Amino acid sequence: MGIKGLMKLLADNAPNGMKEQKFESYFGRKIAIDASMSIYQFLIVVGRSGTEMLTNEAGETTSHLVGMFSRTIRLLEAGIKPVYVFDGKPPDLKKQELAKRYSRREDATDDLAKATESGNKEDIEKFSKRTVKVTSQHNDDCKKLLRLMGVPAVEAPSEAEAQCAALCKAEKVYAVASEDMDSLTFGAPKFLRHLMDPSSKKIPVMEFDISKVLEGLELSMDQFIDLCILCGCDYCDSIRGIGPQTALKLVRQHGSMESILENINKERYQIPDDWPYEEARRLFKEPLVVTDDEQTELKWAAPDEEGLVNFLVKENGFNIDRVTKAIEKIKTAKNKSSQGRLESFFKPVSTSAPVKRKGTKCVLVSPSPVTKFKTLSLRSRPGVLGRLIFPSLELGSNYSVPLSRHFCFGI
DNA sequence: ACTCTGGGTCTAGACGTT
DNA sequence: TGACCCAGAGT
DNA sequence: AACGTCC
Repeated sequence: MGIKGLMKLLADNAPNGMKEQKFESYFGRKIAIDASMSIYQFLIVVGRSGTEMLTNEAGETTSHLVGMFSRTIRLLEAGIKPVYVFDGKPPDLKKQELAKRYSRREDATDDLAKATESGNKEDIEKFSKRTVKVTSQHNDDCKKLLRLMGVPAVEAPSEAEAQCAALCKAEKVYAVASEDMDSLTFGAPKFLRHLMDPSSKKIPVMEFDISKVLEGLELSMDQFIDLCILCGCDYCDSIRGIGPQTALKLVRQHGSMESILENINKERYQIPDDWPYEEARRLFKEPLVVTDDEQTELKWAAPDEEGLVNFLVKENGFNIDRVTKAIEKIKTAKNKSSQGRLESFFKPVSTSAPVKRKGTKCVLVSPSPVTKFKTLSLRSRPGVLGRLIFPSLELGSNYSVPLSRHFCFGI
């Protein structure tokens, strides 16, 4: 998935379109997340050793539930309101790519069999991860878990990333969190990378702003899509000999794919036969997504405590103490953040810049750097107060700020 | 010198205890 | 799967 | 930081 070399291209050519942010600065934000991608990661890594995974009594895998449960709680505790978006039917153009993945999994399955035969532990470890596939069972399990947790899930008619971007465009969420750069190609106004990386280790959250990215590249959105197709996407081959640099140069020089195709040296650059760039372009520009309010209404409800105990403890062998504690965490987090963002809490703590607000929209052309916070103990530690404490709360049970982009942070 | 390619590598969650 | 490094080749 | 556990 993704666009080949786009990350580096943007870092080099549109650095102003991206900025480092603190995990904590997303308090009160609604964030769209590709569920299948998350599940895939969990299956690869959670509780795996060799081919062994976490399972319930029936022997069914529960790694995805463990992963999704703890991650979602972590997000809620940080005041983030996650929306998980599930994949629908992939577009036909993606069939080729999917076939490639399938055959790679087949190869890995063979390799795994060999490794098992010879008892090579490292190889078993390595190859078993490559055989991981997200099934509809996994998806259904997670949808059920989310419903019980009171966290919304959206069913994408096709690509989840496209649906995430659509939610963001419609201002139903503040941003899309993904590791997959084609979120930007789908036009997500704001895109977060490394949101889930534990702040423990290095990498900060990287926030991309598509309008600034385009500004930096000096391209229109349509041109950006053509650039991505040239770099290499899931929907069609790229042209041999054209990488990110050349792609950017060509798009800037000629302005559109049609013009590029008319003007480049066809001897040097072999255009594949039946190259469906127009359809690829359409899939990025007008992907199949749901937009009506009925299906995309996002509600964060109270957890179904009994349901969670039944599902996780009774059916899937979770430790009951862990589950009850987790439920308390959800409820606490919900109370703390139910008022939405308290902007006063997030404004820079120090000097200058009086925060402008009021007025229906305050367009933050340069989103005033949210630098310092009054407190930041989001990680609960063992003996010490494992609670979030927000001093500013005292000034305002009736100071409630509707959670949305109306107030600030518009584009 | 710059760029693309292909081959190889390594890695991928979250939490608590020590 | 991606991200990174490297060697090699083409421009 | 390294390690073991989660189910």
